[in-house]
Amino acid sequence: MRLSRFFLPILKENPKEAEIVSHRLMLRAGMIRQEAAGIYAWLPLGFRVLKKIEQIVREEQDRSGAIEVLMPTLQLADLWRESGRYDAYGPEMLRIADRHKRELLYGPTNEEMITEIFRAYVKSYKNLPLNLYHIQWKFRDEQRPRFGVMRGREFLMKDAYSFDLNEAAARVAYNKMFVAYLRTFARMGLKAIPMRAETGPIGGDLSHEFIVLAETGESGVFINRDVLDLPVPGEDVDYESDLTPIIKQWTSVYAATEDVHDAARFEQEVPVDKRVNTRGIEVGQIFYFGTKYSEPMKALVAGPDGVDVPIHGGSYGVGVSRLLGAIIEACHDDAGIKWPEAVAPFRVSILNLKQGDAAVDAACEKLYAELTAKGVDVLYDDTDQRAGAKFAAADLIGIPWQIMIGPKGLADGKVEIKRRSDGARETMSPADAVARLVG
RNA sequence: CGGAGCGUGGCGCAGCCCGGUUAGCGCACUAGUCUGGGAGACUAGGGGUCGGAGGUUCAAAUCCUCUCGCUCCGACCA
Repeated sequence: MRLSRFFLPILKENPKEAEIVSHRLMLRAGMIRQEAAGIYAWLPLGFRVLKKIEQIVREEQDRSGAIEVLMPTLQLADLWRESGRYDAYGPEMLRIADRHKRELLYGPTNEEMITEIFRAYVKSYKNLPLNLYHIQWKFRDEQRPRFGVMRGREFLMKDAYSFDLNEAAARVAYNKMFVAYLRTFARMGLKAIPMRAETGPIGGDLSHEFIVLAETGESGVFINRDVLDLPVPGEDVDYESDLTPIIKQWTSVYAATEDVHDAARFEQEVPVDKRVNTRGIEVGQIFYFGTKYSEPMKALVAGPDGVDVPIHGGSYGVGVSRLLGAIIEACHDDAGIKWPEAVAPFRVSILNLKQGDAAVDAACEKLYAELTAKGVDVLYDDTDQRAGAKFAAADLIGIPWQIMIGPKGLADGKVEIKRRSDGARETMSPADAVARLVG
């Protein structure tokens, strides 16, 4: 992509409404545009990152055996009356009427709808286990949206729903999601720690929140430092095997949000030098809720003995749009964003340091063509700004690799590459740069 | 939902208390010149009617009323 042909409205100054760094950087880097309180338009740079994150979430859900569907954003109120949540949910739910005065709502979550779909088709234990997920926009009319996409009213969420014959089977499903989440967040360059959590309005008796440590987070957390060094299961993890050893390893080290924090246990179990009390951003939550929805909504399957029983369910959410903010909170410096490669909007940026200089232009074009031909996502800064402005913009938008091409280096046949994450620079020939940055 | 505050060119702000020339500054934008390795300089330009409605007044960005939107602190949530 040529920057001169791209749409990247960078702001030089800090927008006054943005208090926390991720919100500020997303606005300055031209990633999002606020349209209303807690409602954002995704501009090209932000949209690219959103898609990358979404894809990682999708791949790990698929790997774990979950199956993707897509449910609508609007739901019938009557469906929610079946579960009793239409009245229970309160003003956070956006209620709408259509032209026939039929009551609708913009879905804040999808337990009811997925249960309705499930019960329409599945009648036998032989079709279990089943885990269906979708990645869809949600709306929760927060009393106080803030922090940009971290606490928006409209947000993109991956929500999965598992269906099993009994509690033991449901816990197997729960464990699969637990492991999938460990992998999902690790792939994005995050350390997300599973913490025992309250179950909230969705209900149930087993739940973990996955929390990224950050000073600006909304949740207070208490952890044993050791949890930061636990190994994340690899790509080859066998989801059909018994995953309980992994779960045990992760849940036996103390980690809890302040809501469920047990000070006595914390002090008893965790040595003083390993106690950490900090804040974090919740990026995912998993629940086992048993028959909470299947009983009132009559989602029954016949067991081996021919008797109909309500299925045991769980739900598993990942805040996809929130993750943008969480990643930036974790990966930035004074100059701007430092995208982990897995979610970066582009892998490489080429900075033409003297636009209009025939030799420099030619070298840039050649490198741009070669990298593009080899499948590397490149943003080529071919604007006629001065070098300093290009450096600043490149650092701000945080593309992992910068290739700087100017008359000085080119006189020796060299270009400079800079790694955004640590600022490391190297000078090399264009051919070596290509070899270095492919793959 | 309690408390505080803000809406003035695309962005950041001044002006408002103490109404009174053509509403000002920085950035951005347009044209040009000189430049060219960390947000370059100069010259010349364009763009706002002050969130909206109503009122007071000879006169309103400025005072009053209502209204809409947004932000921050707190209690609540992927």
